[in-house]
Amino acid sequence: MSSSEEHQQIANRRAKVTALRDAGVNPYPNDFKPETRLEWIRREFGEENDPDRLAGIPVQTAGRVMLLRNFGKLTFATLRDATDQLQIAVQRDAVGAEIYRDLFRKVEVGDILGVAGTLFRTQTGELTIRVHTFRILAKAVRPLPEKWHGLEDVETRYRQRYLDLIVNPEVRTLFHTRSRIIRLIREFMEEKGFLEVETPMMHPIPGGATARPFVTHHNALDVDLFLRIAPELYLKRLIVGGFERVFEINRNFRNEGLSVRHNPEFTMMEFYQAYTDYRDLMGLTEELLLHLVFRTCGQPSVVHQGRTIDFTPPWPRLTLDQALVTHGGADAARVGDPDYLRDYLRAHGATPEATAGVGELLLAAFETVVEEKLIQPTFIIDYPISVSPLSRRSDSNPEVAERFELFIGGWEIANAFSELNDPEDQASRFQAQVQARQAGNAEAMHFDADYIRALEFGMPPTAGEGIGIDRLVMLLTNAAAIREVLLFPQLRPQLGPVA
RNA sequence: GGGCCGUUAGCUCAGUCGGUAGAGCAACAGACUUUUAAUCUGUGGGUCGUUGGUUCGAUUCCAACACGGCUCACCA
Repeated sequence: MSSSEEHQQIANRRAKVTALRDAGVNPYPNDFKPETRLEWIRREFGEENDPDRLAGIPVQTAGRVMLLRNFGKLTFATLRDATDQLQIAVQRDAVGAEIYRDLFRKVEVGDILGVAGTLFRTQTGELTIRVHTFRILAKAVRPLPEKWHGLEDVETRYRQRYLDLIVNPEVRTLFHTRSRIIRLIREFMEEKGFLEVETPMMHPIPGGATARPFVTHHNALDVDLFLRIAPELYLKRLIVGGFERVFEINRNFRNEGLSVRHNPEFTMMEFYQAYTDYRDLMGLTEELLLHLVFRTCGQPSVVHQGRTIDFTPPWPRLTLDQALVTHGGADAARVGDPDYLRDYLRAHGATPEATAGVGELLLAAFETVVEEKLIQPTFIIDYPISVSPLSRRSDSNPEVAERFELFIGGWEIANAFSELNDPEDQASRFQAQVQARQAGNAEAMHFDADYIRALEFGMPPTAGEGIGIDRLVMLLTNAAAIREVLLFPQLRPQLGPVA
């Protein structure tokens, strides 16, 4: 882009950069070292009122200029770093008339500035750095969005997240909270004796979930690889290997639609614990989420989108059938009848799949009618085997899996089950998936022969769970869209030159 | 992918029942040594998302397209 085409404000700022260079001043030096952060200055001296003591405190710090208030021979500015913001005062007579006129006039809102000076309080009592010397550390050649309203345009906020972070403090806070939630989960899991592991993101056979994968290609091996849709089968290989308690917090990739609750890459925690079953995991899940809510909100409940959600355990545990009857008004005597379920689905505006069996119909009815009504934390248990190809059969009912899903705020937050460790049963379940795949179900699983071989060496009885971290963060930060809790949510790439 | 809505100055937004546009902040010139959304005076800045159509004339009406938002479908 030539300078004649650039916008006036950018051209003005570029001219200042050129002027600095012509005067022998590097607009992008890297030899200035801040010695304190702004938070420390405020913490140490925020209550200090003795002017002589403050004047004796030398500080050297740096940050971005967020506001400038110029009074001719005196300029106030608001400086912000990662920790806090603080006012600085630059007086002509303190820095020297020439410096003030030739150099400080080049400082604009958005620039990164290093300052050294002492502290004082203004007439209104605000703690302020009296600048003795300053360095421009990085000239900004683009103007920041407006200081009152910040940046509102959601597309720009997501595409240029750096701008969103500079001007919208609540966005910075949200991502601090997200980081804290994930840290708390790690600490919790480690205290429970779980080992954090990393398993492949590129899978020769996509597995561990029913979803369409992304495909990529490895040139040297000349093989197609799939971005993982779930780490499940690898984590269970580690249980076979003897780790007994493992967890992984990482990305999954699913080649499906985007929505307020779906991003093609999203963060899951999966964990597997030997010698437990799905009932044990319900207790663990209650304990973990209550802990997170307490530590982030200071109480056992959160307000999400105007609704109060109470995490105090125990949470209701309903079978899929019961949920459909209690929350969906279905006829208790007929929820096992496929014809009834088809009618029920049609009555609620859904089109039942022609090939769907009882299990699929039951699940579809639940997802269509009940799911969005489960605002308070609720465990739904006893899923049909046909929709649970990796779950252990219930000993009392071989058509039902030892499985639960956790719903909060109308969203699925977690999915867990007692793991199927019978290699023969697992092989026949894979076969059923392969047949569904051949019948046209693009989301059905592949046959993973190495996974069967691993089970043939013996996997201890184990239960495993996946928790959707992004949705959990949404609940705890009152976010309405998953894009708000992802630093760089997926958008359609912009065509053409960058403006 | 379908439906609905949106796109005007760097930012936040008005507006034109069709006669090529305004405000605040930001910018530029100037005044000002205690402001904190500083204030005051003056000035400049727009292919009104893109491309077509209708029209004497389109930023405005119509269509297609692009991007975004909500929503439905699919999924977690």
